[in-house]
Amino acid sequence: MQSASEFVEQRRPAGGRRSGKRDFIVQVFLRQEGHLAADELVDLIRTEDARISRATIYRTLQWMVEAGIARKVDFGEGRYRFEHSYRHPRHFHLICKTCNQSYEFLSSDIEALIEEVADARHFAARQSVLQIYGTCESCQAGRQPDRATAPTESLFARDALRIAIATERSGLEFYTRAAALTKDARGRKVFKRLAAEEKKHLGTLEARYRELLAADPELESHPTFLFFKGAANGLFAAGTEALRDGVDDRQALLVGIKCERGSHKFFKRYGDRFEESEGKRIFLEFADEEREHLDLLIREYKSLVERQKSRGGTAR
Amino acid sequence: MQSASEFVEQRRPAGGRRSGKRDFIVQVFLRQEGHLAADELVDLIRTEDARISRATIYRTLQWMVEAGIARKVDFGEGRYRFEHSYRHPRHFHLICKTCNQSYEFLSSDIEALIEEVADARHFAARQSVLQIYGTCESCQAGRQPDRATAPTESLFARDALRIAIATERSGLEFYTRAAALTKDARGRKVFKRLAAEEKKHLGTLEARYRELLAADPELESHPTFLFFKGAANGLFAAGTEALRDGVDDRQALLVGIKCERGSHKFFKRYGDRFEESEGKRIFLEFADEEREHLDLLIREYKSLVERQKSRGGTAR
DNA sequence: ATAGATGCAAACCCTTTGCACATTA
DNA sequence: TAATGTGCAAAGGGTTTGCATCTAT
Repeated sequence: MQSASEFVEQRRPAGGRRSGKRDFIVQVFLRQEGHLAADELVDLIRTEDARISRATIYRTLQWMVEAGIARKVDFGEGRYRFEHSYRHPRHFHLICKTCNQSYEFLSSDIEALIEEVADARHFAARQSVLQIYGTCESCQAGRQPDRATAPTESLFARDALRIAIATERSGLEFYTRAAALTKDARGRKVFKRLAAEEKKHLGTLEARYRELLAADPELESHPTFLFFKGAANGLFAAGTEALRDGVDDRQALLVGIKCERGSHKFFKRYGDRFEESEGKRIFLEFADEEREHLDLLIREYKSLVERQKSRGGTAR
Repeated sequence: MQSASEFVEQRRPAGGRRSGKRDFIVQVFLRQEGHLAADELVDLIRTEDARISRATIYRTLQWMVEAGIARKVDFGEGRYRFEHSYRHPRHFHLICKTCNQSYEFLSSDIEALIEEVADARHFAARQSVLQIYGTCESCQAGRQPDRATAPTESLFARDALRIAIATERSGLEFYTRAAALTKDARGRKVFKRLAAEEKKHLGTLEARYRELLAADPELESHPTFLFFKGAANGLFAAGTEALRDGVDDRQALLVGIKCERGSHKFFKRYGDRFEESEGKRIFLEFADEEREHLDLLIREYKSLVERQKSRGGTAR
């Protein structure tokens, strides 16, 4: 697991020279969780000890942004805020206009739609900003604002695991039913095999989830950070519904393909976004497994279509 | 159809008093299409004729924002821009970092997801900002940037009609097939009736679309402004697929219900967002028609479930 | 020795404000 | 005439910059 200073060293641009003050500013900045305004960082530095000029702090913030250590964000307050990117992937914001607190989230579904829109317009998207302004739960209730919880790596992993588990569960149900209802021997075998694999994955995932909770029992109480309806709530479920009155093998394979493709994409996307870490490995590992299923299903689909064709004409 | 000055009069706050300079600024501002920075408006006013102080222009911009005539937008440039809301509903932005042009779009799908996230966090959302930064098509090709086309009311209507037509087409296909395959006499009748209605709507919609194009032949060449996958690409299509191997009446009704609900919501949402206009009426009219279908389907579904129950136990 | 980092204060940009004056209901 | 709107110039905030001074390589 990468440390904060490794993270910085990795991004330190060539040709610059080291400076104690800059290092100190960076270090203080990386210790913070929220979205700091430049001024707040100045104050922090002042309380920590050092006499560092405002200009240097501004210059260092700029330096961090260029190096990819920090991101400049704009909540429409008339000044910029900065958040570091150490174990902290890009995300969207819910911004409470009452307490000025900001809450972070990610939605794979929204990101996918953003991609679609950009593609439709032939626009090369590099970065998206989504901010939802309104009133947070605590402020609506008149309570003290919750202390903002930055999405730590384990929170990120928690949500990914939840999604993975939901996906596997609904995949398992789908393949099990499909296997039971398929008449074709070969198709049945494929579905059985997939059901078995989903079951195995599910076990692994659940074990990891328990581990994660054991390491931090507070973890369950945080609100959802990572949203993904994709395979679990969507296609597998719809597919399973469709199975109630008998199944067409071709259809069932198609449903499987769609779902596996969706979840592969999901895990790949977030795996890639992670900093080097245990979590990243979990994501990519599952992305690979989904890809194997996907390939299997596609092979099987092609073979089925072939066989139907050779059996002559309108096998559908 | 409401004129620009009616639009302003409607929103003029009580208790204020009229002023020629303010009226002039507002008028110039409303003639613009893009996103003006305060400074650009100052220049515009200067070239138009008048000697109006910078302060007054700032004050008038603020006045317009408070009155709901203008919206303040922030593209992270370190200054605000302003766009008027006359026949110009809220929207999202694609912002080209190369030519600094911004392109507008709306996605009902994204808005729905934003709502879901906010609900999940018990966050009372009032306003959402979505900005996609990157490089626009022209800049990628090294061409001159396209002149930005503000989504006029007719562009908005064009896309709404396209979506409506796609929805009706896929609804028509679905209900036609469903009617052909349904064994139950009563169910068949319902599906036939719905198919007939969809066909009728489809005719109306297509006529309106032709009218719109006749009024402005350029209209077809503009890129999509309003995105909605909803019913057309999603549920009806999936439903129709599912029908290939025979149909369960209950299922078919459910698919219909989902789709009609989705498109009702879509038309309602954008109908409400429109300024008072012909377009608004089209939207709301169709929202109502979808709602009638929805009600019909729900009644039918309930009756079917009743009948199945009384026929005893596991009718599924 | 020299490119790069820092400090200080001034400059900058965009926006808001205080106050005297002009206007409108 | 009393409440609003306008102009001017100054102040405000957040941020950047010029320039002399340090300091790492």
